[in-house]
Amino acid sequence: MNDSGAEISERAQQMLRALIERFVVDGQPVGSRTLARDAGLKLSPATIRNVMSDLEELGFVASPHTSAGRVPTVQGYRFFVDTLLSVKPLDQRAIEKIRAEFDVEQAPKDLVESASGMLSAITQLAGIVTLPRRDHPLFKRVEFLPLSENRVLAVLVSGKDEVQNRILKTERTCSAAELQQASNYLNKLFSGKDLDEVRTTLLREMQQTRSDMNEMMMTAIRMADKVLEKNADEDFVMAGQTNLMGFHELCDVEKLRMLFDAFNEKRDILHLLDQCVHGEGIQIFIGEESGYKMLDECSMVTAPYTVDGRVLGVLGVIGPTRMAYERVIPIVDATARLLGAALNTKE
Amino acid sequence: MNDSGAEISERAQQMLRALIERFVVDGQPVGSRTLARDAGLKLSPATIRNVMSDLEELGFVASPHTSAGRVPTVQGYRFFVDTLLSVKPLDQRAIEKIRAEFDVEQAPKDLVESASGMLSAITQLAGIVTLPRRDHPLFKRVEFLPLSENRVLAVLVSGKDEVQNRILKTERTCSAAELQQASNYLNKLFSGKDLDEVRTTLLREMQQTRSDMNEMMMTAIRMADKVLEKNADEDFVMAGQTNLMGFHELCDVEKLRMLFDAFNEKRDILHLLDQCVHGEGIQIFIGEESGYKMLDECSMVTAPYTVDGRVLGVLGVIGPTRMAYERVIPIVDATARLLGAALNTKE
DNA sequence: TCTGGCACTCTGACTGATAGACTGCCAACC
DNA sequence: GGTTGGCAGTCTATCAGTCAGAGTGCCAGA
Repeated sequence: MNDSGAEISERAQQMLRALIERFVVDGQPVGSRTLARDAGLKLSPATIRNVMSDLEELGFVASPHTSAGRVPTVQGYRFFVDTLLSVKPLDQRAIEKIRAEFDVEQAPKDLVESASGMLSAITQLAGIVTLPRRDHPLFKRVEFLPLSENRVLAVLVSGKDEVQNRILKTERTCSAAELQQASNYLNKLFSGKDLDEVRTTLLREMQQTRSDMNEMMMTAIRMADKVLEKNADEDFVMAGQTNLMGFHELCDVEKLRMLFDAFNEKRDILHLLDQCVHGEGIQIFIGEESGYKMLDECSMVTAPYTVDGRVLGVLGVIGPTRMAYERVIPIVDATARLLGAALNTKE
Repeated sequence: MNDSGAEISERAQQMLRALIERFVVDGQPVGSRTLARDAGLKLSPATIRNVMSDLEELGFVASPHTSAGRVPTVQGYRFFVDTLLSVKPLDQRAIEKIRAEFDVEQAPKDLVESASGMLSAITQLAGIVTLPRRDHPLFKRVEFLPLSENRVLAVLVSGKDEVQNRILKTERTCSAAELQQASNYLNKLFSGKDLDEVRTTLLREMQQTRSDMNEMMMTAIRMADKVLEKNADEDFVMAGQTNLMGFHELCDVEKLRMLFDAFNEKRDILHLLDQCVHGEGIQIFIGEESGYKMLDECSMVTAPYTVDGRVLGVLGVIGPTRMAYERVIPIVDATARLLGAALNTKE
């Protein structure tokens, strides 16, 4: 694949842009006459045809059949978003509107849901947001509360005041004082330590000393496991999937089914999103670039969202390849920033 | 609508059954010759035609056009499920298989998800299960734990040891003793009382005495609200929605979109499920009977699930009107029982 | 009451024929 | 040399027409 950016004339680029912009709005192959009208250049259709022929040679456009107009290829879109696109940042009013939707009182999970809902509402595509992940959560404190004869409620506070509950059945009735003692012990020893470390330490200790506290410690370990595991197995939230049904390139029921199955299955999509975490800023997969069959006719525009410069997750939009990238990109970008900011107040 | 059960001959009933059974498998209008072969009666197509004509008169079948076979109407299906259907209970092996899927260790929410997944997997339709609701949850106890200078973790235990957490920011730093005192007070006063009652009592008291404890009490109220609200605004879990894309009567993208939008919107579906709670046992909505346009070509088979004879929720299956009712009904029935049983061990 | 037969109807698939929308190429023009 | 108008060629979409297949309704006879 030769990077033929230099070979392509200014005029040809302008035409490619016009062609894509036109194709994005109505999804029909674009002919030379239409383009002559649209492109803004004062050229006859015949000239346009010559240029289009060059663009086809370069692989930026293709024609479905002899007497249809031209359609942008994946390579065409790629060139478009990489070098032709001028994204104008969202105007302040639009940004404020999004910010207003983020209620800082909301829990992280709700913020994430707001974000995906907003992405889909504004772009009229499908919005997708991964849940924020915290790496290396810290052990803060644990508390054991007696509930009934032999049932104890364990409360584990970790990281940024993330709380986990678990009810455990004990073999004998523990007094409140006993439980207090157990939690005091654990808190004094581990408060502020890395949760993962706490977990292994406890495990080791349990093997050595067969103490009365084993039950409590075991529970603490299990809860720590749960926090850590929740971390590992990431998840995402989607909204507006049905918006995709409006695009006739996706109207085939088989394709739709594959797509929606992938949304439900989550695994493949997560894997794809994972690749976006590492990239800096906006990341775009066009058509087959994703490598997943069900996304062949789709594009994905993503941006990581950060708090304190640490990437907590990714959000973005899934739509047909012919989406209005110049409109979608600033929206995704702004939403990522604002979600990061909203999560920041949670500190 | 005349209940013409008496007017319809034994033979006609048998034919209606054969017609529906045939139509269910391939979705094509059924002609007289096919039926003559299928029905098991030794009759010529001509005779069948006469009977079909009667059935059409009665509104049980209809023909899409002159020279197509007959198709069952909603009324036809209704008669079929009400009087023609002989549901054979699920065999023990199948039941065991379902039971095995329910891990009694799972939380209620996970059990519900297993159930919907199983319903969709076994029937190859969409499975739906409402979350179990507890009515009139009791206040059990509340606990306040200091986290940092002016942050307190509140833990509310209600009903069957349902736990709610909330972090509150206090204006001044509260000592552990102070917090202990507050929770002791509330627990002594309200333990075992109806949560709703606790809530109103607290509200009243707060208006009368402007005490230092207001902040704690306010939090307790808010958490109670959350428990109660979670109760009111029920929710459901679905699985296998994409299975519905396989049926050509639903292949129209517009219809699919309406349907999936309704699944996401939840409100209408919830309203429908609500009607199933009151009915005893299996409840079936066929086609337009539901009263919702997006379900015009769908049927819904539901059963309430109970613990200790109290209805906690509803589960069921959504599929095209031409579903194999005699197969689906026992599955829904058994799953409801088993889910109830699995939840029972949670007591 | 059941059945075979016949006329009739409607669908779906196939076939041309035609209009419309393009392209590609060529010769002329600036 | 770049640009243009014109023209031939090509592909699609659409519409009417035909035909086989499937099914019904009705009638007369068993």
